[in-house]
Amino acid sequence: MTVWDRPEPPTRPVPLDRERIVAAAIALADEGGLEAVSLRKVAARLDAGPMRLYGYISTKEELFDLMVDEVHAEILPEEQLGDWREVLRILAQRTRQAALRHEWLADLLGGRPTLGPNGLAVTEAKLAALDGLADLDTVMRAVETVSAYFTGAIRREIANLRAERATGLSKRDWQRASGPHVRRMLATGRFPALAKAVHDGTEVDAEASFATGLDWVLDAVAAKLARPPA
Amino acid sequence: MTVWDRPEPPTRPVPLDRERIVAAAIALADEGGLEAVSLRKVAARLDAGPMRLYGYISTKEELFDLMVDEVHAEILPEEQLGDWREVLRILAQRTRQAALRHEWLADLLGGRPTLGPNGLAVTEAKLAALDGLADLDTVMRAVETVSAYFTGAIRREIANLRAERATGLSKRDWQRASGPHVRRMLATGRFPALAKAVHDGTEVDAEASFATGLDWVLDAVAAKLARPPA
DNA sequence: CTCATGGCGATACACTGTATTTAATCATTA
DNA sequence: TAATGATTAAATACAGTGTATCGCCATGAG
Repeated sequence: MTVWDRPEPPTRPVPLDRERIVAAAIALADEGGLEAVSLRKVAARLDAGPMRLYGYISTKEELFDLMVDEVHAEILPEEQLGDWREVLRILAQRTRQAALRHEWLADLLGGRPTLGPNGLAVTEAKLAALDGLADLDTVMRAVETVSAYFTGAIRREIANLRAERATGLSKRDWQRASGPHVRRMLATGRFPALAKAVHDGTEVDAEASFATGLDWVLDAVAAKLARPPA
Repeated sequence: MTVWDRPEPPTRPVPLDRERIVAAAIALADEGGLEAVSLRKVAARLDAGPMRLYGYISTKEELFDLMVDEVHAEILPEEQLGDWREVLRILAQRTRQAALRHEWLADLLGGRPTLGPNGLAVTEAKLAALDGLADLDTVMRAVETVSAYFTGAIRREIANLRAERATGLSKRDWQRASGPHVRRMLATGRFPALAKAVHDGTEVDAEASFATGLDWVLDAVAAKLARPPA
């Protein structure tokens, strides 16, 4: 028995913490989507048995919550922002950018209340930006309306992106309804307005379209802030 | 061997079709949420083996698509609607009502393009309502902005509803942050605006809040329709 | 050195979506 | 009518999942 034959000393278990677990889960999700995140795989990436994770999280859902909160740390900008409109716009756009980096975020966005420290910090930033500009009800409605918009818009954008990717169609072809199923549907003549839209539609830039819709919603909010409800 | 001992003649397999399968899946989801929908359980409800379903659907995701499209049939109203604003408002509200009847819809909404016949019919109705009121780009932006809003708003409403249900807290208590975790967070003093909002906030009616935000967004759309972009 | 304790890995269970293989039934032809 | 071929359902199988439970082993205290 030479040194080389001697078995390695039993590797002391690497100390774990939520941060490392969440980081591993996010890495997995970035690579293979949410469905690629299994407790076994997360644990394996940390050289641990699956059951070890239960010392730090109590369920897989909880892990998802932690992942979402972690991404909210990326969303919150470091530097101070300007007026309420800039705050809401930047936060919306940073959320979108985060979802483009972590597509799985689109699957989770809006799926449950974000009560982690970073999620709360983002909410705090929004509320603080509007503080005093109107009565609390109006402020809440403003924040929630803008959030609802960008949640929905981001989800749709990612959904379309995946559909294009899956069918291998370019965005232009997709909008032209080259998919056989959609083409057949349009050919029935039951959807004239849609058919016209598909036929005449020009290529749309997802980012610009997101920004435009966001501006509209912000315009609406601005109008209500100026004239709070009776 | 008497008559009673004689085994029942082998029950002819009940003919299946997508409709029955989708109906069974929806029933399961209505009772126990999306996670209660398994191909085995759907099949069992139809007195069939799991593999039989694969003659009618090719994957579970596809079943989900069919379920969403089926609900869109409920969303589309029978009677003719009025002007564009009423069309968009009613469709948004009917989507919300459908999600309250079928909470699992919130999990799927916006998750992938809705290309089934009923989903397309709903889109057609929206586009038709705005047809000719502005250039195609503006019309598309209008439809997508309103859809993004109500998708996000519905998801949040259902998410909050589930959170209340899970914690057993009334909406009021929830908003008062009776949850020990949130209470602790607010006590840190790092979220003053949020703390104030939670403290001063009055009970909100989800339906009214949805309607208000929707009206704001529709106001924004109206402004853009009046003045199409240069 | 001995013993207790607590964390960790291994094992186990019920279940999932789906591929494949086998059995049964039906239609068709001789 | 008998036999054969084609279609359809069922059974089995597989790899994987979240999570409960159990038993071991290393570390700390006495």
